[in-house]
Amino acid sequence: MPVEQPRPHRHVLPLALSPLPEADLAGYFESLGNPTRLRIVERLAQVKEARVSDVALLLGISQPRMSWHLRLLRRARIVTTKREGREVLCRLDRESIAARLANFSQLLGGAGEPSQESNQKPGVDPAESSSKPLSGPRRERSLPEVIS
Amino acid sequence: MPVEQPRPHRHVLPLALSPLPEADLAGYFESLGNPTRLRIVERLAQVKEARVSDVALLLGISQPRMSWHLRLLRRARIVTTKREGREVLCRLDRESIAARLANFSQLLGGAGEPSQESNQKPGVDPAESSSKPLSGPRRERSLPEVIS
DNA sequence: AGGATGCATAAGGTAGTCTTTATGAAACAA
DNA sequence: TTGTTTCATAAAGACTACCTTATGCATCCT
Repeated sequence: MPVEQPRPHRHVLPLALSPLPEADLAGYFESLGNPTRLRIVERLAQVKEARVSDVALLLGISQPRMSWHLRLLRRARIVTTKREGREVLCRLDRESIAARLANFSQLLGGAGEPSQESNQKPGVDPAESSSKPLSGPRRERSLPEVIS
Repeated sequence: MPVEQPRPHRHVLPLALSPLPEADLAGYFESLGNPTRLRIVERLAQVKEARVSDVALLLGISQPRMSWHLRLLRRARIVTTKREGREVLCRLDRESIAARLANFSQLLGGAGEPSQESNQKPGVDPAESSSKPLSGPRRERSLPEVIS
């Protein structure tokens, strides 16, 4: 019987920012899974670089709120920031974004359409996998080329 | 001063399942932004089709918990389910997934890296890069081809 | 120096996610 | 029919994401 794990409610780190490990795809998607943050990303995709307060003003959000979301986006390596005097400029980390999407692509590339290969019987597969429960080694799939 | 909107806490629909509009990229990413759900997706990517209880057993999660996450994945059009007698088989909706990722790719394709090469095929008229700061005219970008 | 600007952080509250236990409902088997 | 299997749903609780207001802390300007 499965042990179900103690009680790892969601995941730790409420807002303590450790750079978010490379393999944390869920954390990456979680960061993108918020309308406000997605609008920030959308804006940064248009202008390449922008001041924090400019984005906040444009999107009509308060400054602490902007700072909050920017913090999460930074932790997920979706945006990078750079101080410029008393201002802070932020831009998309397109390289990291592409890398994560490539990871996701690799995850999806399991056995989507196995042609006509009759796989295991419906009687479940006890130790079928030799598997890589997560963060699989390497499968060399086609990269997405999502960014221009 | 910006009005900041009343108080739309997060977004409506706690778990009432309406198929989640096509344009809701944030909802899509939010569905992927959970370790348990991502493991379900990973598993379904490997086997193409699987019984609900089999996936739950394999991942070591309780049956109601599996049902909960499956509900969200279904709402986000990430998996589809099909009754087979008293069992329920689920599989990835790879088409929908690709479509969402294409949307995201398009969102990213704003004006990030002007790309020094500027390879314009002869016969194509430029006059295209008039930097539209907001809600730009969605230019067609290359689709990701993330799934095999 | 004093003040203004730009951003980060603290404190507090509300509402939502995610979990387990318990129950309901439908398809099979006897 | 009764019982078993398979999944969905309800109820309740723990915990956190997210927002606003208020404050702190540099950095510029005069």
